[in-house]
Amino acid sequence: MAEFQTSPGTRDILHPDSARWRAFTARFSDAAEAAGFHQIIPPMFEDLGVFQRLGEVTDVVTKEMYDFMDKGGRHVALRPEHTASVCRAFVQHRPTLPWLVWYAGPNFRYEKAQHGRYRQFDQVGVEALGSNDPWLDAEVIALGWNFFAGLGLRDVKLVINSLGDDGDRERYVEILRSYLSANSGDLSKESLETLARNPLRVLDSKRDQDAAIVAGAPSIRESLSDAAKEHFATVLEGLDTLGVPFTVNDRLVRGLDYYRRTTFEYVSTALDSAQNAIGGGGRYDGLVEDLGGPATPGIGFALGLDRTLLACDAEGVFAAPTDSTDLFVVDTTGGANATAIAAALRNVGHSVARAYDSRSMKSQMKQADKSGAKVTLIVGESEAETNTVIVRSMVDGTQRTIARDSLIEELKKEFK
RNA sequence: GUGGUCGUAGCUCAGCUGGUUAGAGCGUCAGGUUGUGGCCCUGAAGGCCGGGGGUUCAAGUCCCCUCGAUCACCCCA
Repeated sequence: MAEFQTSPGTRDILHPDSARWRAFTARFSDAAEAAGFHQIIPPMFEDLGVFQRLGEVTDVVTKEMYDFMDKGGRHVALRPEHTASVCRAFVQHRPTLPWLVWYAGPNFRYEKAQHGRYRQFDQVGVEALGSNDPWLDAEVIALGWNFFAGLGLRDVKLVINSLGDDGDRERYVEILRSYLSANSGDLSKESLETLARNPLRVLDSKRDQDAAIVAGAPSIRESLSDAAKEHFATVLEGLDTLGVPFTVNDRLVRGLDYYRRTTFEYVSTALDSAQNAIGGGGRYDGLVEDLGGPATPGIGFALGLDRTLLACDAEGVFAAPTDSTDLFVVDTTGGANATAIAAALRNVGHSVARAYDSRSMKSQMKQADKSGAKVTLIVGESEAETNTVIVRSMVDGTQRTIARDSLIEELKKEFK
């Protein structure tokens, strides 16, 4: 056992998984750019206050913040998500509206790790600031939906709800609080604690004991203002227009309490665990203001990279890309020839692997085979003397000897 | 943070009710005569049995603690 190992909730991503990650973010950036979003790369840590604006009763803020004092006495925190950083950046740079950004990177949450829930976890996502247009909501939601579909995922369900505007939400919380209080005798003791802290979250309880009470709870729909209702109706209409199937669930409240109006979640039905939410998002009208900026509406989503890949595993889609080495150079004369040939070929754009440490030809050939190279170039004593190279196809085993000077020209026939 | 389960070679796992030098498959490396891969054969390297303490004549096998993973709650991506 090695003396040092990765800290709890963190891990190394090695090849070929790392290649899969690269492919994943490449797919996402293509999709986001195609929809008019541009990348933002915010710092991984910020002043703790930036994240505290996410909500005083939010667990992400109160219990899970990865914060520390730096050497300058600043209280900073590793970002638990990107949205707050994006809003802070918006206030700092004041871009023209609407501001459409996408991101990809790690977030940190100090919580107990388990499969699909890590302390350092990667997300990709988009944020759109400066527009109230419900059609934008629909487009954003569809962007995530289509991305999942593009990976090959089929067992994904979109759940959507509206939390109304600020006042609506407050009013509903009170209605819910009095309902739950009236039934507190039947609630689990965990839910009683949640009730005191944040009544909305009781709706998320997964305990059997709470099921009946949660099912009978008043719906937030009756508390929505006319404006919020109309907005929500148009969002759903937009989803229909875009051909995105959805399920309205008026119990979907989500954990960050900055959400207003539209809120949604992508759930993988192929994942047989509690960590089955592979993405989520919503409107956060008000967050920019909380960070000291002008009143600015915003909507976005974040997709969990780790969890989405777990869902891909479960569905058997989006496998790691296969290795694509063009050429492998075998040299049994010491290595000088392999070094020169590999360098020359890489200079003209080939991907070239080779062996080191002067291994036997048999050993080098085995490596060539494993590298996935389509063609192996062999230089032995006689080739070195005559300034030639053997070009061997690793597919059918045919080979020919050619002049070293004509190597680059010859290979153009194999790779065009 | 709370509770349950698990922790043996790089990987996947065997090791019966505690008892001689801890095993297999895969992987790695080296060979299988005259310079060449994929199949096959042979051999080798690699494990203080997660770590610490205890019970016992004797522990990978039992007990305690600890670390880690995992499952549920919680939370959320």
